[in-house]
Amino acid sequence: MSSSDSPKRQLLAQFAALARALGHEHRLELLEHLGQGERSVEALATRCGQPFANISQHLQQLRRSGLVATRRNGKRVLYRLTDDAVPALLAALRQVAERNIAEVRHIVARDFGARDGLEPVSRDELLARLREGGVVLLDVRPPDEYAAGHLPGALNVPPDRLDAAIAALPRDREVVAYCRGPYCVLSFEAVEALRRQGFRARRLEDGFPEWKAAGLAVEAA
Amino acid sequence: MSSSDSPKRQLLAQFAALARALGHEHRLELLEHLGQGERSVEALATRCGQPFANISQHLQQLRRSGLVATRRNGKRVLYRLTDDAVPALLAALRQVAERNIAEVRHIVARDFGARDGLEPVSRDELLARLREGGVVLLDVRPPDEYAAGHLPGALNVPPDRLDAAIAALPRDREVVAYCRGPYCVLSFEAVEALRRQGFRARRLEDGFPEWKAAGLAVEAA
DNA sequence: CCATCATTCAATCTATCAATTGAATTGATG
DNA sequence: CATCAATTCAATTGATAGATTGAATGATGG
Repeated sequence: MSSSDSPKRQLLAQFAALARALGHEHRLELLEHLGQGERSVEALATRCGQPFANISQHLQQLRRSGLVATRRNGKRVLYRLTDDAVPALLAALRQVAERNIAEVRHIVARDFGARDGLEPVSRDELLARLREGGVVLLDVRPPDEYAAGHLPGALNVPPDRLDAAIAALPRDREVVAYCRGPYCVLSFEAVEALRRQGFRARRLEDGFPEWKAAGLAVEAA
Repeated sequence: MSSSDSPKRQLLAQFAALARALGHEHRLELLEHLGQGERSVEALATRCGQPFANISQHLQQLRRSGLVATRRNGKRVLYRLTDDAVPALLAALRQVAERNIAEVRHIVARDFGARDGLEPVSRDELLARLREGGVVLLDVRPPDEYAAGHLPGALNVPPDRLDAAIAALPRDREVVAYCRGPYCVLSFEAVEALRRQGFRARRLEDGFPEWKAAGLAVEAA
């Protein structure tokens, strides 16, 4: 009775299929990496520490679900997100999880608990501070991700070279570090290291993909 | 190497589990119904046309995922959404699906193609028109859903009683119909029926849950 | 305190999905 | 056109999730 009509059922089935495509750790990780920009299968497989064939399958599942698309460039096939609604969907997923799953709150509090302590800088605030000058902006992602796009004027200082780079930083300016996104620990570690060395350091509250998704300027190469 | 740290993995696993909880037709349907307000297991099972035990299991899965919560009222256990971020997540899912899955676009065009033809009224426009007066507002959901909460001043006219009710409607005023949400066909059918009878009729672009989620006034019982 | 009823649990079967392996295909480059 | 590297396909295995049934739970209301 009432409203069990077929087209609605079909739509629900499609939505469910889309949700299932998000329902795997590796695929979420892939989507997070792709949020940074285009990536080859090789790059993704290496980053996830999984065999190529395995990652390839997950990527195809994502493609069948309409979440990612591909293009060929030379020998490589490059995958990208199809749409900036995809990061928004992932953000919605994160928000619901953070607010309603006790275990997630627990993990965030335990491992990202420094969050509040490290006084995250919002995008708007960072923009204002950059206009004023007096801020050193640090991109603490690996060099290839930096090369594929980064915030204007950011210095690339991967975590393993942070100690060496610290010496060269001016001590009279505040340092703002950013990395991949809200759950990437790279910028946490960088800020902690910088503070131990006596710097005034804070972290951008979210990462590069969110900056790009907000339509703000990006510098490449 | 790089950033495969354990807490991030744990979070991704949690997010994936949450996504899987959305990955079933019945559960999405349940969430949609719960978007209207609290419901007993019995009411949900009847609406979905599924055995109680089956629905109960799905509901418990949703509860374990943190998407719904329960309270007891007399003999009934009432389920509700835990958080208004949940409808937002569902909306994000819909948006990605509508924009990127060819089959979804196809279904929407075929079965909800009348959408544009029926000139949907936005919430803001409806608010303005209601203030002016001169609009008859029709809630075409089943009576129990209407009873649990409806737009202020709306008349409840379930689809099966529409033909009888049409006679009583004033012909000099425009009629706006609404139902459960963007993919509920009830209001489409109502508007078509009204137009066949010579009424000026349009539909609210989304449904009751969205109205409520927007924090607008709701009338109960 | 007991009978009743809505809901949940437990156990089973079936179907579907993920990971793995090795082979096949594709396209670029000499 | 041949070769090589990158990617994809295909087939197998093991694991996991959904539906169904019948019984158990636990709160209510007399």
